[in-house]
Amino acid sequence: MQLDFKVRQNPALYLKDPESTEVGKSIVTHSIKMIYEIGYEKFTFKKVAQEIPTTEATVYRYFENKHRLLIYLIDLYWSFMEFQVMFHLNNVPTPEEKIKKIIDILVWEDNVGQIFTEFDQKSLYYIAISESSKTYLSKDVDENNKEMLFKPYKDLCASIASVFSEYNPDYPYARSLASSIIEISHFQYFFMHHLPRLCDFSKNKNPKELEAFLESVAFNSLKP
Amino acid sequence: MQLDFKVRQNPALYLKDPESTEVGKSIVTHSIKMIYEIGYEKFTFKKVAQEIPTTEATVYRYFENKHRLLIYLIDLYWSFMEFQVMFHLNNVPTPEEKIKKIIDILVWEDNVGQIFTEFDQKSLYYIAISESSKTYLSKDVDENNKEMLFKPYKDLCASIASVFSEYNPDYPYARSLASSIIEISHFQYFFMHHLPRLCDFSKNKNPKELEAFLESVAFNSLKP
DNA sequence: TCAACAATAATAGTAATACTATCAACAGCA
DNA sequence: TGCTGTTGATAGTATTACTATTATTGTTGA
Repeated sequence: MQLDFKVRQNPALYLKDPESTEVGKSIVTHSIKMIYEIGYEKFTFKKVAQEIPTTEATVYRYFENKHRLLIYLIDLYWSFMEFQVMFHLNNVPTPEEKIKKIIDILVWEDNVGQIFTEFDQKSLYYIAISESSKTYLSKDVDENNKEMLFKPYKDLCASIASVFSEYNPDYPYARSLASSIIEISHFQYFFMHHLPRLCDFSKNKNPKELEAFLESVAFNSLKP
Repeated sequence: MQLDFKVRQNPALYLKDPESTEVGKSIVTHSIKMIYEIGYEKFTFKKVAQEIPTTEATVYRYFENKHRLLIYLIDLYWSFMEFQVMFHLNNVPTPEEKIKKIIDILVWEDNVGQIFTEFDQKSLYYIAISESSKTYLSKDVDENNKEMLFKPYKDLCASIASVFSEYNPDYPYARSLASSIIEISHFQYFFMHHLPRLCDFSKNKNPKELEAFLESVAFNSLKP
């Protein structure tokens, strides 16, 4: 049996639904590939268009600008993450095991995923690490937030926070701890590979060590 | 008595030392003011030049590009933070009190600082929150890192980590915890004001609550 | 079957951005 | 006085981020 992942994205993210046509889907998959390769700053609509190939104007018909496209991709990531959390927490009996599983999902390893997606999951994971904070670290945050563009992130955060509260109902910072664990997982992974002196995992570059750190932060904070 | 803060910045950050001339100093202070107001994305050399007023080419004589200028400003921030940590930890007897003091410094409140700077400290703090991660979240990280452009951040991180190790010499993640505390302090402050559902402090927007969260994460993690 | 119409893509622009290259002024020194 | 070197001003260029217009295709009803 094959599990397919598909999300209904916020229509405010696009001008024309990229899922509705082949070109649209191409724009999404090629953008992921290209931002992964050259980074968000050097990524342009003209370059993806040439890669597909189609025209710049066609890309503009689907997405208002490259920032919206980035939010579209990152929302795809958050939704995919929440899907995975939902899927893997099924039948997990204790909140302790759930938390361990969540952390395992948050930190990428070359594990064979059972879930099929049209996009490359590893590329999207790396994009999320390097570019996700750029979606909200802009002067348009409040405006974007009103349009609910960050809902998938909030939903994932709420899901994780609810497991924290299940583990310890009296813990007062469940949501802050959830967003912190998510963000730490990203930038510690980045530090591990690029700025080793800012972390303690650069000797072995083993994601398992990062997971151990995240578990220690989570469980020590939550301990009643 | 007045305490003046001045740093010797990494010469790789500039083409001509902005501290050496009045125009140079103007570029720095006006850039801080302007990035605070309109954000890094909308900030251009032409705009600062008009504000000062001088010419675009003059700004380019001091800084290679706006990314280097941003690193210059953020390094100023990290150095200033470390200076404050050094200064305020003087004569603090226990590592526990030191950690509390560090967290107090990391989270901004409208406290009157005793240290004089040419730049506006509050603006620089807000820039650090929104823009600091953009200095390293780029495809040039490794190259920039080789040039030691992130040394001030690493130094601050090391200083904080050493206090953690003083508190508990057996704790294996001192540096990761230090960088995590720094980053958490930034984005939780940001969430508090812009994405309230991602944290637990938005009701009162009281920095003291954020400090309490940071203390709980730090001390629970470090507990022997 | 085919004209009318709408939807989509392709072409050709424009304004702003991120730089570069050249030129002019003047300051210090022999 | 004239040489030199540094600073700042002027004027450019390539790229980016978008817009407006034109061409093409596909669909529908007489």
